[in-house]
Amino acid sequence: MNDFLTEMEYVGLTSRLKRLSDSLLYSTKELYKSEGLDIEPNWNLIFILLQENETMTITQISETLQFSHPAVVKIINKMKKNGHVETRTDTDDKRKQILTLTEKAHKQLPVFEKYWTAGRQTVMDLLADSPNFLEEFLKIEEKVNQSDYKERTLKNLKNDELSN
Amino acid sequence: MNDFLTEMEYVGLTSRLKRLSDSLLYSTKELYKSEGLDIEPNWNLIFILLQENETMTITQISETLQFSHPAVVKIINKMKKNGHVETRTDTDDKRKQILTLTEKAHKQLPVFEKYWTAGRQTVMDLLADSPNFLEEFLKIEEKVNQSDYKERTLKNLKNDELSN
DNA sequence: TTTAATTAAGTAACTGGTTACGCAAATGTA
DNA sequence: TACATTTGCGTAACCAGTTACTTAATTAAA
Repeated sequence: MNDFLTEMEYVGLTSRLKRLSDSLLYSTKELYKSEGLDIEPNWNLIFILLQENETMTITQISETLQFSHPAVVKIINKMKKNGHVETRTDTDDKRKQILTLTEKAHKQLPVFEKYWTAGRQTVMDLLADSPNFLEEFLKIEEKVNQSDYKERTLKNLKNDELSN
Repeated sequence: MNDFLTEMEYVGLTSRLKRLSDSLLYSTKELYKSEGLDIEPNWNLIFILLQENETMTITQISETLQFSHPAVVKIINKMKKNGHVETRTDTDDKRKQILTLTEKAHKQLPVFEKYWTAGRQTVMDLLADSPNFLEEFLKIEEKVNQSDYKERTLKNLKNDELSN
């Protein structure tokens, strides 16, 4: 392959993460488009959540997915426009938007699920020769959650200065 | 931690890749901003390439990094505006833009390098408990390069249909 | 030698995220 | 009970990528 970013080892990793993440994202969009499916990447997560929980709010979803709430607002707006989600204002707390799947969504679910199952299989195939990947990826996430890139790097900088 | 995407295993992985990639990206931007450095994430890669190669074109860089060429155009335009890169048109082939680091860039490099070294150390720390990560991540990249998400998923779909 | 095909790079429009900000509703407190 | 604080969510502006298209220059082919 002879990939420059790979040769850079630790220095190239963050760009490679983005490169792979983007590649999967765009490939997924293309798949749905080419198959004429009226859905987007990530919507499967919302579908799953709203099946499991019947009703949820924007904030609940954003906390569950650990996305920012504006990100969830955008996804939900698109899903509303496509008629897969409907909202009503909570009568007890009028700030809250209660989200539910529509009739149409439930009707189309079996078709979508065929694609999501095949996609899940794809990820399994991609990980087949990387038996430790999920476990080790989780460790990285946990470390970043505990202290992020900026914090760690500033600390490293300070240590470097002290040792000079 | 109890993260929904983690619980979803294979289904949540692509979103987790994006989440981590974004987290690193924004944290890096914040670091540079808070330290008053006039650089952005990824510029280190351009600096390294232009130090190694003296001169390069947009296309050469985009092929080396495996980014789209408009992405490189954008990065280079910013670096030009900041006075770190200058361009001249190739006299032999007037379509080509020859890129070089400026005087200013060379002068500031030692400062930047302090931060990049610390950042590299951060990635090493993050990977410390994940000894197989780089190797297994590479395998995934290679597989995706060989056949992308869409292709693989379509194939899985067809197999699923056959077995019914 | 003219013409067709390819290549380099710039631009436009879009994507799925982010942070920052504002407003209205609910909650806590003096 | 009045007022300050917090919460939910919507919007705006931005960010680093992408694809699709255009134009100009070069190269290949008739």
